[in-house]
Amino acid sequence: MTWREHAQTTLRESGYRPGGARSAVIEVLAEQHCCLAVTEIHDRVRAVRPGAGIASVYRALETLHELGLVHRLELGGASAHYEPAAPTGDHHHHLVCGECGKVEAFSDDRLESVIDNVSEATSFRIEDHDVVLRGRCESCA
Amino acid sequence: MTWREHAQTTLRESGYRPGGARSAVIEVLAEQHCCLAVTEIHDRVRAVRPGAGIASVYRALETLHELGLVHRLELGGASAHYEPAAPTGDHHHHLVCGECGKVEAFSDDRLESVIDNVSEATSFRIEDHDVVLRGRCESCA
DNA sequence: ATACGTGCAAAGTATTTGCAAACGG
DNA sequence: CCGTTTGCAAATACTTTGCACGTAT
Repeated sequence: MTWREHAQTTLRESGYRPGGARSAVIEVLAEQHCCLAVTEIHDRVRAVRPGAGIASVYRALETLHELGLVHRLELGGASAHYEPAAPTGDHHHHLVCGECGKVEAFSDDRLESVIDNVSEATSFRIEDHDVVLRGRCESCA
Repeated sequence: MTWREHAQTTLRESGYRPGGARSAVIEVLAEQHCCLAVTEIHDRVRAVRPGAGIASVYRALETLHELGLVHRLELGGASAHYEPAAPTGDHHHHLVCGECGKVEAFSDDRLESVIDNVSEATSFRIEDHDVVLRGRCESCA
């Protein structure tokens, strides 16, 4: 099952009705393997649905986040970033260039296993985690 | 050498002049082992220097960040958080409660060593990193 | 018919910027 | 004196909210 289908199914089962703006947000995210800023999502949504408002994009993302269908990333730039939260193991983290803002994905099994260990050792009940590596990308270095 | 002294020295050597607002920001951060939101810093600064403006706090933090004297944290709440960047090895990361917003520090040597490995394997020149574990704290769980 | 979803505009926050006055060297 | 720092207020940028209207059930 694709993420798009998984998202639509989960929404329906949670009592949400299909709506044009939210579906467009899902389409945009489904085609994206890594994260997008809210304004980028809005731009792409409008390419398909010209009148779509930014508020609907924010509301759709909030709903998807509450259902655990997207990850919200605070990368330090002006606006938040979102990406699909794959039910299947497509878990990854991010490299961010402090100069040009470029974002790249990476993943590492040892990193995940250490984080799982650490998570269990805390007094918190950990549900999620983010790792952000900051520096200069190849072109900016 | 304390962080406060280190910060003041670095500022002087970089050509900055001592000023009341920035010094107050340094004092506030120096007494703090973990991170503070900008508004919290502003409140504490005003306790010492009643007329201090929020803009001066933002400008001081920006300067300190450029010089690498503070870490800036995007924890997902409304405003950014800052903490002193210890020259001595007081490196740590954060647990954040999604319900009450509580922030707690933790550190783990294996985590650092895995991150160092990963950092070297990328095409970026990595200078810094953040790890944020999200979940519920003991009282909220 | 009823309730949810959407678009627009307005409101709310966080952060940055312009400028004149205060301050330190 | 002269350039930096500061406080205030205005400007920006991002995000949320209120409301009337469209749409699905």
